[in-house]
Amino acid sequence: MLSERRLEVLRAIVQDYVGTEEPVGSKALTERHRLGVSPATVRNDMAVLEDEGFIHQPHTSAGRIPTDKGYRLFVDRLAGVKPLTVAERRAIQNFLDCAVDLDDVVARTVRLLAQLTRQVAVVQYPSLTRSTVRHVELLSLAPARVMLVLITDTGRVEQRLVDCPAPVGETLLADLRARLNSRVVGRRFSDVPPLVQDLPDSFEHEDRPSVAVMLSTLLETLVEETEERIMLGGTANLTRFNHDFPLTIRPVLEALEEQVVLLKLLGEVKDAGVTVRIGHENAHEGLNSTSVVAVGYGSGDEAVARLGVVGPTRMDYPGTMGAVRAVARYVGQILAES
Amino acid sequence: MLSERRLEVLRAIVQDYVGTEEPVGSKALTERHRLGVSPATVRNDMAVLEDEGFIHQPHTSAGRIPTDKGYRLFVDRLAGVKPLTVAERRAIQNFLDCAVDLDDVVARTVRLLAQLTRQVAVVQYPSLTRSTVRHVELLSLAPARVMLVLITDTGRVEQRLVDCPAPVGETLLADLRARLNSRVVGRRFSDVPPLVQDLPDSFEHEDRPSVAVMLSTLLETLVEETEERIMLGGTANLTRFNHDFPLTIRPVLEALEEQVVLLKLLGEVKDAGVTVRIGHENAHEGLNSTSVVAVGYGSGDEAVARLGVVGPTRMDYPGTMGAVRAVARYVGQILAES
DNA sequence: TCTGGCACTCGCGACGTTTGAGTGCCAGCG
DNA sequence: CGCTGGCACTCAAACGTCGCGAGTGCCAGA
Repeated sequence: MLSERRLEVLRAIVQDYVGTEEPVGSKALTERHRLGVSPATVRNDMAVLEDEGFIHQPHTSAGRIPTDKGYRLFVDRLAGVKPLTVAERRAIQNFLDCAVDLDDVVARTVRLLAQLTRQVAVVQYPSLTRSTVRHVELLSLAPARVMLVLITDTGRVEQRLVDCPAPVGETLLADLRARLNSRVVGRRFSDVPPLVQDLPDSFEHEDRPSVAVMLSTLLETLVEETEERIMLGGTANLTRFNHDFPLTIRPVLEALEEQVVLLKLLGEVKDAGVTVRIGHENAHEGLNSTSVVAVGYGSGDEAVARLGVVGPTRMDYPGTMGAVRAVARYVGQILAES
Repeated sequence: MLSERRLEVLRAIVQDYVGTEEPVGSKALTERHRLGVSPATVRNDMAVLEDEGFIHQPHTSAGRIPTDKGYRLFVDRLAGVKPLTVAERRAIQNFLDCAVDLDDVVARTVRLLAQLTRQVAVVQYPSLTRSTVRHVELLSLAPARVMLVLITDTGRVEQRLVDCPAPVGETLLADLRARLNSRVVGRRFSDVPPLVQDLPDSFEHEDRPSVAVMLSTLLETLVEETEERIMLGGTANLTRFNHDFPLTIRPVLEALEEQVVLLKLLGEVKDAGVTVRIGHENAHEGLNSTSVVAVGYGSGDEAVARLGVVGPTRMDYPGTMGAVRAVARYVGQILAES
């Protein structure tokens, strides 16, 4: 459908536009790229590209800018993923190696991504549903009050207060703790419920209500708290573009403040490879003029969470994709180690 | 120094400017406020106020706007704290009562403050230094690997991995756990170090190195992790003012991304009452055109952390102060209950 | 001490002009 | 048939001009 050269012209337009942030004309194109043809020819090609909907001119007598569809073609067929330099890789590793706990890993990852891509970074905490249980702890705080602590293999800790219908002794707690752990440690969250269903039955009649309450709190934590957490950073980078789309900043900021929106955003990420969603491909209205570059990461071969960046559709896709992919790999390594 | 009427004029200027976001002239003032004098008189008063540095005109033949000094006078002597309506109070309570854990409380508080004041909200997690220990837990993950979990009275949980020089058995762990808790539970963090210093001595010689490592990790967590956490929200509200100071948004966003800056900001808050820092009173350059309204909150009579909002110097001080104070009170209540 | 009057200032928006980058089209050439 | 140079055309942005009007400072008089 589109000749090789026309694709080349599109690539040149995208690259120039991303670099200069200004509509690019035929003359400038031939000067900055060795296309081997004259401006007139390029103009013809541009006319075709515009008919096909890949580029668009803001007004007559102005240069062309790529449309969402144009970027899509660019990302899918014209651009690779630009690997990071050795120095950058080393910087990533050094920076992430200093992290002391999960919170720290996530916080550092966000900063890193934001700095590297100069865009807004989004990092999802390792998901609970896909995690496995490392340990369940029961602590007696008061006669009828127990704190339940859940520790995941990814280092995440959730705690809940449980008010029991009757006082629970240390022996009961120790008993329950032991049985619970022997059944659920190493299991995925989703597998836990059936494994503990019959637990109350093996206890003294008088203790069963308390045990049941504790168990249901645990299940609640597993299921309900599947609610994912997300960390955001680099929002100041949005202002780099506000001379271009100043009105657009607010909806973007608003969208980014909604955990739900962010989760949906990352939820649409494919499991393998870097996912790019461009402009209107994003369901949320406020993000119609932004692109999302995201990827899953995990301690093993399977993704336990996602991370990515949000930036204007006019972004350096190869570089951004490279940075996102590289950071995800290192984070995965770090998680696997701890 | 300043006559009663001149103060009244200043108050009127501040109120009008906050309302209209436009420089206010003498005529408009006399029309909107019943000052009982003519515009000419107001002009004279304005001239004096300007000489004293309380107001300032952007350019000749424009109205006046308050200076930082003017806002300061307004806050200190002319404005009270506007209490919230009953409906607002009820909304706060309802919203906060739904919180399930500490993270949730803080997250909800941030959203609440941001919505209520329509500004950027900042909430500090209950401080560790002022907290007391509720429980210390030691979990064996591998023969020579232990997870240390620290639970505070404010519900905050910190965990650390400890690699011991030698394998540690369950008995040892149970022993240490028991002794540790009997000594430190209920103590303030700052009081803990001397209480555990001699603990290794009471263990078998071969176990002492491991015990020492675990203890030092605990102390590290107590001291080093005094590093406070902060949650931010409502940054989209910044854009409400970008037609006024568009260039100023970026430094503000940048400043808000720096945990260190935020901590300093909240660190300067007095222990009692709502603190207001106006414009250049803020040390950080990026925040020179913003005001910070903050207050301490806590479960008892003593503040364990702070919360507040950041907004343009041109803000509704009485209303903001009222909202901040009210939210702090409710959060304190919630914390005391859990 | 306050007031009304008056001349002055100056930012702002409206309007007209110019400029130039960029386009579409066409005739000619390989 | 595809590429090229030439040419007329378009139109946003930049610039200059100008009148409006809100707002001021000052002054004489009550």
